Amino acid sequence: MKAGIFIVDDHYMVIEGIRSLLQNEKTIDWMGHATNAASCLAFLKQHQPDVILMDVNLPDRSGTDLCKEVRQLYPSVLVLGLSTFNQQTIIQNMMANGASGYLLKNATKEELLEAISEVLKGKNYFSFEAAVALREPQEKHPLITRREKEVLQLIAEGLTNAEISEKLFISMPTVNTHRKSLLEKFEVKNTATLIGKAIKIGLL
Amino acid sequence: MKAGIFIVDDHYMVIEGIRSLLQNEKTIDWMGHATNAASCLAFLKQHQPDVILMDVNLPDRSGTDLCKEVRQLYPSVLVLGLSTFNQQTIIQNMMANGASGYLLKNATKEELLEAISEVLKGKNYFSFEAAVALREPQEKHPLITRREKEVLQLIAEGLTNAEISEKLFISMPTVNTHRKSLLEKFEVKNTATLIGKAIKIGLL
DNA sequence: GAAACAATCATCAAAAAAGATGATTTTATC
DNA sequence: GATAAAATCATCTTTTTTGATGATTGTTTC
Repeated sequence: MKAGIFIVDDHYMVIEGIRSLLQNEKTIDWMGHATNAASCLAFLKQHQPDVILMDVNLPDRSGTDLCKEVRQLYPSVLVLGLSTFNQQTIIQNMMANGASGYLLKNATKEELLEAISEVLKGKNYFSFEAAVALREPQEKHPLITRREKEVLQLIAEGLTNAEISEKLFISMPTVNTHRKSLLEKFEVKNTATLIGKAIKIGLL
Repeated sequence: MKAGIFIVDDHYMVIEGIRSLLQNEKTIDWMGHATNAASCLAFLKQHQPDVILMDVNLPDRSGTDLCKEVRQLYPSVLVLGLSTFNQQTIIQNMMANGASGYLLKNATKEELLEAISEVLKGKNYFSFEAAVALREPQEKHPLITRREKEVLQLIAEGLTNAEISEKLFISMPTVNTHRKSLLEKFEVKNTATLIGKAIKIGLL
């Protein structure tokens, strides 16, 4: 029984690399590739591979989004995240969206085959580096609310509390409250570090 | 006359992809690969390829650095930058360090072959997207002084003017002057956007 | 050696942000 | 339907930043 493999990645060289690595494997049935989320979804309407190798950075939408949708529409299709970077937040998002594991693009053929085989057994698989990243104490993502995020974005755009209050149709004291809870949640003491941290975390 | 090609990239899948793309080309002599700068330099002591495909993100040092060194030590060896991103600053750095062109990793086989052939003719070659990025008006780097940069960094760390003045052994009004000239040079009107822009430009 | 710039300081005023406390009304969540 | 959390507003004070103007002392650069 061969495992049907499909790959979504916007880098032709990576697709070609994986195809080349897997082409003579008897256990692998190469089903094709897509270079964006849309054509991946189009393909899935016709065929269901066993495992999709999915780049987390796609041109038309994020890999995490696509992962979520694929898993909802086709629960039998497993997803292996694929990326250049091992950022724990991205990995966590992928896992939260139903991925079965995470591979870095410097993976060897052996690693690739092992990942596929583990995943097919229902297990999770992580590249060594990805596993390390997951173990690292995570830069805590302050849990901010929808409104706080709006305010944060406007602060980053350089608006003052007065301007923000106008834009969001709320009073200035309210803006101030949000602003202060942002400072608190980010554990910073002024706007400068707030913006810095927000950017670092990827919220801006 | 075959063209000797060598590749430096820390992603095994990309190496394999390029190898697979080029392996049946009669004009190409695949000389091997390295996954980091050190082993690339070690290889060059023994053999000189005609063209090196060089990833700009290497684990041990930056591709731009390596490019510079290779071009100085072996002027006959041409370098083609290779990357996932088309950031014009990186492209410009590579070119300034003697690269002959810049390819994105979503390049097709045809593009790859054309790039190699153009470069061997002594021309420069850029991926379409890279060329577009180069044409874009570059975000102007405000020219800030040594002192201003110090102040900027301390602001980003969250220090107030009073704290900065203490740390740099200057008076508060002076810190203020620097701060204001920073706002002016960055063409922003408050700290929030100052930090944002500084990070975006890569100054922080 | 003149001109341009960097770095320093001063003073005064206005605007904005940050800190402290408390309270009401929606909206989720169990 | 109770509880918790989010979003809203209020008042008041202190600290910090931003703005406006001007001036002195070095250091480069032409």
